[in-house]
Amino acid sequence: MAPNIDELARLSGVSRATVSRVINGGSVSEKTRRRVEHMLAETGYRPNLAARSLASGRSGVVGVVMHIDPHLLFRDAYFGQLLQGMSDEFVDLAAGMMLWLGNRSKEQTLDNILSMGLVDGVIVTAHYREDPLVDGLLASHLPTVLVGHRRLDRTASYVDVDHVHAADSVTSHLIQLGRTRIGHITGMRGTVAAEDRITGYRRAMERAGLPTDGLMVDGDFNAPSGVRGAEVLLDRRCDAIFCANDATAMGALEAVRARGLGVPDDVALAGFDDLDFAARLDPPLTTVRQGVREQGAEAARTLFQLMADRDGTPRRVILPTELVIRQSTVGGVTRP
Amino acid sequence: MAPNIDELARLSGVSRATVSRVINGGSVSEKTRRRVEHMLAETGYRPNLAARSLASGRSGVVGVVMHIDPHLLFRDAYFGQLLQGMSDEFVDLAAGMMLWLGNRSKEQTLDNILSMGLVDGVIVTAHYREDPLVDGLLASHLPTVLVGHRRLDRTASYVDVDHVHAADSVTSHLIQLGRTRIGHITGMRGTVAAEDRITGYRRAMERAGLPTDGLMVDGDFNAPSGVRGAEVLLDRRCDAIFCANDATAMGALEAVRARGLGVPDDVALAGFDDLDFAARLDPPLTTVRQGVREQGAEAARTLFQLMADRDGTPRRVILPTELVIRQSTVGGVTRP
DNA sequence: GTACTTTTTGGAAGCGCTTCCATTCCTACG
DNA sequence: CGTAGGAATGGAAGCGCTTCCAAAAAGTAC
Repeated sequence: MAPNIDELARLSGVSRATVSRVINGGSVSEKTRRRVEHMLAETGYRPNLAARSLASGRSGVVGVVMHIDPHLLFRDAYFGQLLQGMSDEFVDLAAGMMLWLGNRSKEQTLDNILSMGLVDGVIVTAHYREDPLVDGLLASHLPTVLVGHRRLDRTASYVDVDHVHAADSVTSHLIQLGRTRIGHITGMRGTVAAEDRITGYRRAMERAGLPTDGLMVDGDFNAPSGVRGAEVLLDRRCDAIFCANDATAMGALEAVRARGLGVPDDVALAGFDDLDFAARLDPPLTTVRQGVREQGAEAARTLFQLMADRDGTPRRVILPTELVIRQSTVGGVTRP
Repeated sequence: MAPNIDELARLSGVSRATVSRVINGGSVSEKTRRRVEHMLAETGYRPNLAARSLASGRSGVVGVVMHIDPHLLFRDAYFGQLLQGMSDEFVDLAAGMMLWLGNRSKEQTLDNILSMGLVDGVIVTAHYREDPLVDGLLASHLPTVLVGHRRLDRTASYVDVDHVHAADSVTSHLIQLGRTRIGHITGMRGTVAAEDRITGYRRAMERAGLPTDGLMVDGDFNAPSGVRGAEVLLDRRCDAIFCANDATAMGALEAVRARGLGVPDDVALAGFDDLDFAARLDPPLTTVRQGVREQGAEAARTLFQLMADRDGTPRRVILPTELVIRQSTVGGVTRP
């Protein structure tokens, strides 16, 4: 059905090698190139990926690895946005995108990716401080870009934001509002994002001479942990809560309301991510905008730079964040 | 670095053909099989995907196509959940999963998928009534399963829910509450889900002898369209609004509140999907639960049935939905 | 033990492409 | 006009695997 390269060579009156050169940008005379390209268009010929990959060792296919507990993945739009940002860029750069989610063990996933030998490079989410999958990918010959990074990834290529700084700024915002008992519901402990945001929170609190004892509750980046965390913090008479992400803040909001307390009058609330729904909560949520889709796109671009220049120095990109102040901290309209 | 099949044949003292048979389940004596399998485990050998795909014409890789306007994709968790459901099943069945999102034209995507010739089968979201991508996939030799279906897909394999029935039941619920001016904010017109839900809404209304004139506003499955739609419907003094999905309902809720009206006292609100956040709105949202993740998993299973039995009859699966009644329609606690 | 069938095995072709190497074709210069 | 040197081209090997076919081995029945 689909024509192969020999068929095309025959039709163009050249050898198979020449057709291959035209396709892959080898040196071909202008006249021949035109003739072959015309035939290429005519027949709609597309090289067979498997054959090309086998012969050349590269496929044009890139891999995306989001090895996240199914319980945390795709509960909100975060990972979808990330994926979409990557896809936006890959469309012009790659022949295709393979996706691995966290359905098996990290070791199995790693083995699967490497042994299959199909992808030319990978983007992997690196959230946990210990991660054999990330370690294995970095140790392999495969060009790898991390979304997020650990301390030990200083020599790897990655795209991330400055969680410490961002958390500091949102905490400082709460402090400036005159709140003094500011609690924090953390993200999943063990992840860099969670730990770094804790660091930022602590730093801001200490700088202001405010206590944090008993004001930190462990969460897991999900709404239910926000509910539970807020219940604890409300018992401890917090007047503000910084939640590790928007989903957690959504849960916290629910808990605050359940006690008949007002936001922000009784308790100010802040999140992290600025996903779509943050602005639609009641009241709209103060949060930190990290352009998730842009992070994905940047990771894709970085991967292709790396693939083009394999011995180049690692690329490290820290994208900016922005404190978005809404009514969950600065009041404004409260409901009747 | 990675051993190849010849190396393995040498180590096991058999021919390359025999190793291949062991791997692919050909007929091999028990003794030989054991010996080779031992060596397989020993070396951690994995066949090269490209070579295998080239030689056999199948790769074990499946494709997932979600060719959706970036504006609609991944705004909420719907598509992520769908993806995850598929991934859950593929993990045991497939060697990998390729993903195409809606970044280029449908024709280009189709061409890309077919010409690459790598995947053994595809799952494609079929939402629009006209869809050259779906048509092209169905016309190809590639085993294809749709998530959703059009009238003309009666001979294709698909997984879907009964939108008409579900919309009818949620509308009937509103009617039973004694509401009489029940509006509907539609989904993206031209999609089967939107049109079928309209049909269900109309059917329930007509059966109850209630008018629908001027009570339908076009939306697009997103929150902003919910805001706009609700504003129109409130002007027309609706006392209930059935929204085409939860995201739309979230927007509608915002608009209702902005007018200082109470939910459900002044306006009852219902959605569709039952994504995580629906239960966390204030008040919690009455909606239709369609197990999105389960739909993805079912599509994956269906695809593999189809691939195993290529000439078999098409498989059509209609999964059940469930009306989930919460306080956005039945009152209960209202806020002070 | 022989003759025959069935199972197991190895040899070899070939999947469609890239790429090395040798050959041919130009062009330019002595 | 002859020839060196570079560009363009074709031939052929080979990427790592599956699978057809034929040969070898192992059963089975007499």
